[in-house]
Amino acid sequence: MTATTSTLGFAILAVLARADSTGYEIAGRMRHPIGRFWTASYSQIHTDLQRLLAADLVEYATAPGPGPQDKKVYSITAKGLGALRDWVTQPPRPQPERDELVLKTYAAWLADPATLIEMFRTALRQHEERLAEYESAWVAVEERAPAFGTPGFGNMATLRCGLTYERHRAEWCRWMIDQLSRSLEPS
Amino acid sequence: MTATTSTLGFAILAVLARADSTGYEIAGRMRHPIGRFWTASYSQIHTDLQRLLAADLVEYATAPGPGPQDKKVYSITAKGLGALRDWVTQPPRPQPERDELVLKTYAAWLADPATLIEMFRTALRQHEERLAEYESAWVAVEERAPAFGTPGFGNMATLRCGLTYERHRAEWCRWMIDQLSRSLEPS
DNA sequence: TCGGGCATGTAATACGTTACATGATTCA
DNA sequence: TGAATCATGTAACGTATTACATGCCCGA
Repeated sequence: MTATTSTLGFAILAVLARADSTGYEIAGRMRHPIGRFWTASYSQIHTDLQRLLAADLVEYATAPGPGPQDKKVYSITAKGLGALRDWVTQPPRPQPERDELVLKTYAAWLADPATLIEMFRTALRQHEERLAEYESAWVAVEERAPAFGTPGFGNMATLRCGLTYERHRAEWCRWMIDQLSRSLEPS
Repeated sequence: MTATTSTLGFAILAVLARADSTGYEIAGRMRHPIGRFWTASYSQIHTDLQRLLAADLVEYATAPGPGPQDKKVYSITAKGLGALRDWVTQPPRPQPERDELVLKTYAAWLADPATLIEMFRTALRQHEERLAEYESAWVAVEERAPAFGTPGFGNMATLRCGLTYERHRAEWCRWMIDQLSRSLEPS
């Protein structure tokens, strides 16, 4: 009868550990910046929030809000903070990887190389854009040098992951383009 | 009324484009080597195979097999091969990213650094193991230098992606361990 | 003889997305 | 006036996981 909290539940708790928020605001943070490593729609958050409420991991205060209903400002409870802390250091269980581009690559030998080059060039451009975005954010974060124990540490650490990820992706796309180009003009 | 094939459907077609297989064999390939970038259980494959059959993208020949029922050896049809070829060069639609370790990292500032170091050390070890595995496979593949137009090209290209991915992950884990260590012993 | 691999299939449940429904405020 | 943002919530659908059910053959 141990109420198991879903991963999304912990994502919500992680948001509330930083600041009290309405469901709508949580959804906003789920799009950005959390969207890079965890996604959820408002509907899903709403449902999960009810479960967290039932398990006393969050609570809310009502406030007059726009629209017909009151708005509910959620906050994390002491119990919720404890559950979140425990979860953080628990080794992540193996997740199913799903990457459409790599799956296409697996079957790429069947297709037209010139069209494939175009596809990878598009992908490369997107990764380079994101990389540039992350790199400028990195400069800003490095100056501040956020200490462990402050939310800024979480921001820096996840940004660092995004940074090396985009570098890896861009590198791979360039390699793919190079390989495919060679297959077009043999020496 | 255009029967849309799911991504898993194309994964199945990609397997059958390489060799005729039973559903059970497809499930095996879905675990390895495809499991690194696309996962599916037998149940799911079975259901999808029926849809591909209805859409004439695959066909099967019965053969006496173990167990009470005949075994069905599936193969890709000309129509299926055409659909697969078209799909390969279509730009992948943006997928939701979900990475539990990074989500934990986002909330890591709340937890105990020493325990976190342990968690990242475990992750690092796993990535290094996989990297070593991929690197030895790479040596073998580079020698053969598979040409475009052969399935070997798909193997090499996906392996290359795995290689740079594991390097990025290992690098990030080392950075995390370093950062967390600093927070333990301040100068 | 007992477990594991080969091989098929169904059913229940959980998870996630999309569409729907309501309605105030703000800004162009 | 009309779209965008803030804010709640429900319902339908589709996808994915887990458990179940059957049964042969092979090797320890």
